[in-house]
Amino acid sequence: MPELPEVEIVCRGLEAAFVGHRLTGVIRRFSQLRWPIPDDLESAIIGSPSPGEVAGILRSVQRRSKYLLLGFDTGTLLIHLGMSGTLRRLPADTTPRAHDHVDFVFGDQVLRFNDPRRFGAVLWCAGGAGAAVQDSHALLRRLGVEPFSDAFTGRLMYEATRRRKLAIKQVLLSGAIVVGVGNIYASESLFRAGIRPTTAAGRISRPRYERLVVAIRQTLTEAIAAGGSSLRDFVASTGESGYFQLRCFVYGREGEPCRVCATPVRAIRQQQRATFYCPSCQRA
DNA sequence: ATTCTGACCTGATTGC
DNA sequence: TGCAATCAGGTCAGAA
Repeated sequence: MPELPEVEIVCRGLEAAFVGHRLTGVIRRFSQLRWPIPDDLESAIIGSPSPGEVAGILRSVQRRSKYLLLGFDTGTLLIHLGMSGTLRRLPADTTPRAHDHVDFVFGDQVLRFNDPRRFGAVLWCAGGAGAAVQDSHALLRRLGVEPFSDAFTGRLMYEATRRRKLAIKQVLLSGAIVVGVGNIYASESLFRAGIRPTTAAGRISRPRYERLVVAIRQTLTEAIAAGGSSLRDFVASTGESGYFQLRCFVYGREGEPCRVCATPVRAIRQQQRATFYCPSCQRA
């Protein structure tokens, strides 16, 4: 399952493979994901073209947080991969396998959504293209800033967390201030910034937030460069396995020596999620 | 308003 | 070997 770097890689893959291509059909095999996949998605996307008009061209692919936004003339297809979702590009006659819930057919190619755990989502947002969706859709409206945007600054983190008692790790995961920092990269970023994950967000100084912002951007950038993935079953939209494990400083390394100071890495749980840190490098 | 808990699911791994 | 418990990269809805 994908964190932001994986979704970013998928986004780029989709753009390269499908933008400018014409969607010719939608095959929905199973609709019970986090929310039901809408009925008649196919006619919603293709619309009712006048004779001779070419309809269903994919115009754009964007990412907002971990949502993929596929722009058509008629509206925006919103895809979230949840914990276990994958998108693959396959020849249209490829026999579907378990958990292949929906196909987006583009002529002789198909974009196939597979999601065993079904935490993912496929939704349709009619009308307003591009930016309008981001302001109007309930799922996107209240998201924090993008980590690579100019709006993501130490000052923002500092001001948004005054009087907050929640642990910084949980603030990062919540996505209310900045999006796209998932469970692995939250631990990794906090390590790089030398901040203990349990520290109350409101007690962290502005200079330390400046460091954290740099650390988050570095961590995500490196993960994207590494091919984006840390997950076992991630498959890029081109079809080849995107499996690539970014070398983690702390995540998944309980008891192993810190790569900086050799102190054993510690594992704890915060709101039922695993957190890893170095008790020596991250003292507060 | 903020924080916490439960819920949604399958599949891989761990432990008895 | 078999079976149950635990855990997994997300995030929403509703309760405290």
